[in-house]
Order: sequence, then structure tokens, then C-alpha cells
Amino acid sequence: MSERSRTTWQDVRADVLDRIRSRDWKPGDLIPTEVELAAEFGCARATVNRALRAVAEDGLLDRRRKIGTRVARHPVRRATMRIPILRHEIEARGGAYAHRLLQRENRLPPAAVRGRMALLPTARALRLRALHLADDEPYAFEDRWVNVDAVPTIAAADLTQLSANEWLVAQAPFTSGDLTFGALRPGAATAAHLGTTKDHALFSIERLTWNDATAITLVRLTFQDRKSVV
Amino acid sequence: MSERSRTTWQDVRADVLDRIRSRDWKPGDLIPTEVELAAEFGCARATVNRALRAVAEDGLLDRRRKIGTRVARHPVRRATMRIPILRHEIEARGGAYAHRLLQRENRLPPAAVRGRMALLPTARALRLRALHLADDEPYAFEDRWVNVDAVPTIAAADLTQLSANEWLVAQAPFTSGDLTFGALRPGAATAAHLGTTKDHALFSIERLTWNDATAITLVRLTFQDRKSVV
DNA sequence: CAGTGGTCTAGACCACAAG
DNA sequence: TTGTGGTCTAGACCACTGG
Repeated sequence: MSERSRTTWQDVRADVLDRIRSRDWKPGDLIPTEVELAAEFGCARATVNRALRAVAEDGLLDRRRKIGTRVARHPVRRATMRIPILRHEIEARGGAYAHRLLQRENRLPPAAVRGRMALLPTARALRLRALHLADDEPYAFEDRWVNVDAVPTIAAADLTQLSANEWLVAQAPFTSGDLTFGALRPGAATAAHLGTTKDHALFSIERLTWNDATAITLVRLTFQDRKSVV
Repeated sequence: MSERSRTTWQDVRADVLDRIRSRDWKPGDLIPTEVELAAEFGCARATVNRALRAVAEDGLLDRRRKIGTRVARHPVRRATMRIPILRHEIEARGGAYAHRLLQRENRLPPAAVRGRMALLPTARALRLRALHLADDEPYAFEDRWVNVDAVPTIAAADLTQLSANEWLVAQAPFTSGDLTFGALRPGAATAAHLGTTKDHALFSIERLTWNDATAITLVRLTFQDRKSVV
């Protein structure tokens, strides 16, 4: 008979989402204020605030002080991609992970790499190529540059056991990263490593990692398969 | 002289991030409880809670009741990709958007499409092909299937002016979507539309949109260029 | 200036899970 | 059972911004 439990912010969020989806509140509409909604739901304003903030973070509401809260006209869909360490990605699917370091050298990077990493013209960088395997099958080909000035201790690291990615995640702090998706046709060597041919188009992910204004590493991972996101 | 302003949750978050990055708190470490941190920062527990929740949502902390809060051992990096309507994406960069409907027919979809959209074997679907242009240059090629049983009113829609995507966003409610990134080599016709050749590898995004258990639309967008994410 | 969201507080109770 | 995070409340003040 009586309402035993209090109104939770999830309750409010669900109700708000329903009203948006049912077009009870239409795109561009101004919705009631937090105070009004709190009265309607019989809860504290903070609870409404929590709910509306969550919905706004999903991009379905636009909130502005003094103005109020509007239903977003063009909800920008956001897809959150999880980027686990490859070993974890493979092991999470029950596969056996292995990693093979193919190349390791200290050299002057090409101009394109130097530019993207904002390296000095005279700076050398560590060039790594590696293959990631799932159940002994090629899973991804890695082509990496590491700014050795930013991470000098990597010179002494054994990267045949622990992958460069795991070593860097554990040893080198970073503050931000860029991500670029693309497609490419592999060179003969890459194709051979991945067990495919030059005729195929491969999906690639490039990650450029920064510690403040210092580039740490630029890595391109090339996959045979497509990648799904939630 | 005196501390004029109160401690904000952003202050706490910044401090927590510093301690994680400086390895004052190392991966796997249990950090102080909310009560302890609140005492240390001289603020309410709710403020600490807000800050720790934000950091945990970024994946750098693991929080569990009774256990406490730990620094994540393997912070799963999350990249949030914004997926705007193509017209907005182009216009946001100062380009002039145009849209050309190339094909529109009602037909039985191939088995692969039928399977992914969970359509009945006898169900027809609306097949659309379109080209999106930026400053009169080909920008993306669209290949779309629409479940007409789920969105019957699209049969009467003029999709030469408003793109199918914008029409659907405005008219067809949806509850969830899947996203798949991939690479492909275009067929001769697609290559011609995009002003490229079959020799190039193209980046593609597939989106499958659901309204509860009913598929609304399956669309594949093929781009010449790479896509960057923050 | 006024109205709206943003946040802090102090206290309270709940929910979960290790022991 | 107990300790920890999760949440709600009622009230207060702040911050931004349109008028």
C-alpha cells in the first residue's frame, strides 16, 4: 500500500528517459526545473540533480544555469570504446596470449613520426615491431616508436617477455592520448606476419600517448578482424 | 591568508590523480577510506565520494563496498567517440554539406543482413544507398537497410532532402545501438562514388540500431579518411 | 537583479561482502 | 557482524547569465 522505498536517482533517470523517448518532452523542449521535478517525484533536489546530470552526460539533455534544462535537439551519440591491454583482451575471451618481438632498434624516426611526436630533429627513438598472438594465431601487428628521452629506462628493459605496452603502462606515466582509426593495405612483410595477403584491407588503430607536452609513444596496431564497441 | 574557499570535489579529484600519477598510491594499493580522506581534506564525505566516483568512472580506481578503494592495476583506457550526424560533422568544420540519394528500393535483404537485424525470412526491407558530400567532394558512402515494419512511415518520406539518418533520428525512437569498426576494399561502384580506386583500403563504421528487441536500421558508412577521437 | 543549475554540508540509513 | 561505499535529505550558498 504505502511507498516503502524512497525515490532513487535511478528512478528519476528512468522516468526522464521515458519521457524523452516517448516524446512527452520533445527535442528542444525546456523541461521542468529541478525544484519542480523534486516536488513531483517527492524527493530532494539533489536526487533530481544527480539524475539529470547523468542523462546530460549521456548527451540527451543540455543544461545551462539560468536557462534551464532542454532536451538535446541532436543527441550526439557517444560510443565508449574500451581499450584493454591486448593480453587481457585475448585472455578475457579464453585465448592463450603470446607476444613475439620482431625488431628493436634505436634510430632517427622519419619526419612524419618526428612531427607527430614533436621530437627534436636530432632525437633518436626506439623502433619496435611485434606480433601479438591468440592461441598461436596472429592477432595484431604492432609498429611502435618510443621517445627514449622521455622514458630512458626502457633501454634496459627486456621486452621479449613483457610487451612494450604493458611495460610502458606500468612504468611510464601519461596524462592524455589521441586515438585514430583507419584502414590500410599491409606491406608484404606485415601481411605475412598476420597470415593474410596484400589484397586485404586491414583495420588499424593508432595511439599517441602524451605526458603533458612530451610524447611517450606512438603505436599502430593492425588487426585482421573488425572491432565491436558497445 | 585564510582559506577563503571550500574544498571542491574537483580539488579532491586533482589531488587523487596526482597521487596516482606520482605513484604515491601504486596500482593495486588500497587508498584511505572516504571518511579518512574527508578528514584529511577538511570537507564532507560526500565531496570525497563525488571525486572518487569521478575518478573511478575514468577507470583509474576500483571501488567496492566493504573492501574499499584500490588503484586500478590495469586502467582500462576508455575512448569516448562522438558520433554526430554527418551533416553536423561537416558543418562543424566549416564545410558545405550535401547529400545525394543514389538508390532506394524495397526488397528482401540478404541472409547476413536478415540475421543481424533479426528479421523474419519473408520480411522486406528498405535498401538505401547515398553519398554524403563536403564542399561537393565525396565524404562518405552510405549503405543502409531499414526495417520498414518497425518504421512504416518511412515509406512516404522524402529522403532526397533530409538524409535517412536525420529522418530516423527525428522520427524513430531507439534504445540502443551496436558499433563496429572495420576496413574494406571498395567495389568498383563505391570506389567511383568516393572518387577513389579499388586499390585503396577504406575505413568503415557499421551501426545497428535497436528499439528494444526490434532492429531499426543497419548502416555502413565508408570513409576515405581516418577518424580521430579524443 | 533574479532565476536556474552547481556544489557543499552534516547526518542518516542502506547494501554489500569479508570474516 | 561489521566496515565500507552508495545514496537520500534538507538546507545553504555560489556561479553563471539573461533581462
